Amino acid sequence: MAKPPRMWHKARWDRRTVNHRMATREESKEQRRRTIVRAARTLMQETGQAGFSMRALAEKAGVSIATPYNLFGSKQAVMFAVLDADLEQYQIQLERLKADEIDVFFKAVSLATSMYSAEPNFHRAVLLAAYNDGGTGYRAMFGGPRHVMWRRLVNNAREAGMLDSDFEPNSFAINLQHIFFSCIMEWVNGLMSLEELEARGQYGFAVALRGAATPASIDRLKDKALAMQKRLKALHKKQRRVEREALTMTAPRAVNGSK
Amino acid sequence: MAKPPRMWHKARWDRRTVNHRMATREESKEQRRRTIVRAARTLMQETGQAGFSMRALAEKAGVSIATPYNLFGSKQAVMFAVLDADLEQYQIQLERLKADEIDVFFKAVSLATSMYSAEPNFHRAVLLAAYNDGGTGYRAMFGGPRHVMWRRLVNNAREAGMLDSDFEPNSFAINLQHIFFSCIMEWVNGLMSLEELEARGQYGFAVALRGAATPASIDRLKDKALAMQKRLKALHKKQRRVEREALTMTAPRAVNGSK
DNA sequence: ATCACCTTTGAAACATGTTTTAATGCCAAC
DNA sequence: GTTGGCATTAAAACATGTTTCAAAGGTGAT
Repeated sequence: MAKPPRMWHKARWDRRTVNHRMATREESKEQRRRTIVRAARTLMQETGQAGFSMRALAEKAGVSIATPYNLFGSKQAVMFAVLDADLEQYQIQLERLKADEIDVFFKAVSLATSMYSAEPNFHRAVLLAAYNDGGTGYRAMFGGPRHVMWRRLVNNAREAGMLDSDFEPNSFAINLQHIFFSCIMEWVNGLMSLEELEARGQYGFAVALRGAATPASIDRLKDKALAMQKRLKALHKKQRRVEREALTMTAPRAVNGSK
Repeated sequence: MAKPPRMWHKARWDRRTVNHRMATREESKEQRRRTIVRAARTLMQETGQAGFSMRALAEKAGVSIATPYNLFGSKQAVMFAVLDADLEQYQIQLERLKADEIDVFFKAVSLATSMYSAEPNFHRAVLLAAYNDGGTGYRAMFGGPRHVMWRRLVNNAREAGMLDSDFEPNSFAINLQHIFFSCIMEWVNGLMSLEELEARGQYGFAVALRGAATPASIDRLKDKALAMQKRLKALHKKQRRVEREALTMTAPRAVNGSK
């Protein structure tokens, strides 16, 4: 559908007349991009996915509707620019956490859910727009800096003797990303609560890690998995109770989960 | 967005005048639904996702464009009707396969990929339309008959002593679904080949199963995981070679993965 | 200062999912 | 068989992502 966007990320300065300052051409473009991303963020926060249209974004940013298309290429690309800013924050915070090579995986899940919890509607909407609409999103999810991050964590655990060194970090990291991504998508789509997202992500991680565990880590990983399993069971019991009450108290509602 | 569709699946015959034949009202509705699903399938096969519009579907099925909306509620719901027909076929074929309680997981992956391989464009398009557009799809993926199927397989393995009985089938099955679903979505979105989908799905299953393995299964699961890891490595090497050749032979292409 | 080039702009157009409306047709109960 | 109600239809309308195009504005090299 979308025409390939201009490759604005690739700095190309073949010209030899670059010595005293950056080209203001690219500079002001970058400026405008930031303006649009900032506008996109606040618009998302204010209106959520429903009220977020490219026309509204253009108006909010004070530019023509053609401009975001010139600068980003598509709505999805704008969403990714918003997400990537978040990723930096996430990684900084993750860096600061004190955790050993195994716990860091679970802390990573908790950190993500706590960030989501701070602005749930915003994150839901942005993730929905980014990943639920066209395939390019997946490349950014599994390919870019996210993959590098997870692979590093896996590698650390391996070198610390917590993971069997027969398992190589690349494939294993992708597997972890798959698990967490599906959980996030279920939350985004309203099929699980943030509590459940956290528990299910940690459960999936614990099980997968245990699949490549060494004797140094295998027991605590089973404990973690079973603890999360227990929490999930409790959450489901609670959820069923809520559903039952909702069913008896009010008129039966449509099955459709969309807002 | 979409208005809640009519709950056409719920057979409601409170009237007591039902004795000799079904109400032709519902009958012909069902008939029409089948017509539309059949038309949707062939249209998908012929044109792929690109040429598949609700207007085209209506024309192909010989009905007004309003009719699919009356009978299904949304384009996505039509796609799910197509997918559900496939699921039945899949389960029948899976049932026929001879495999022990562990191998059946890997056979299940292979069976899916081989079905996809028979009509790749069709499956890609239908999965894309079903899951990549609005949240209701996820409910069908993780909730319905698919979950029941995976849970049954997990339960079988557990009762056969292949999986630690501390792990309960429900959570574990969902975890497997998450892994496979992400892999499928990556294939659907053109980020991995069918070969890689098969290998990565089996890798993810092997690792997860090993996370809950008993001594009876733990060694073969590691072997399986490492075999898949090796295959993935080989696939990536091949892929990098292909990419390098494509890069040197042709003009540099846009990064954008979309059609 | 001037000119070539790039970018933004505004408006319109396009494609497509979805909804609405009035009219017509058909089924089932009386 | 008549009639009331539900379903289908055609057509138009709506919302929104995306593209196009000509005009206008700004920038950098000369």
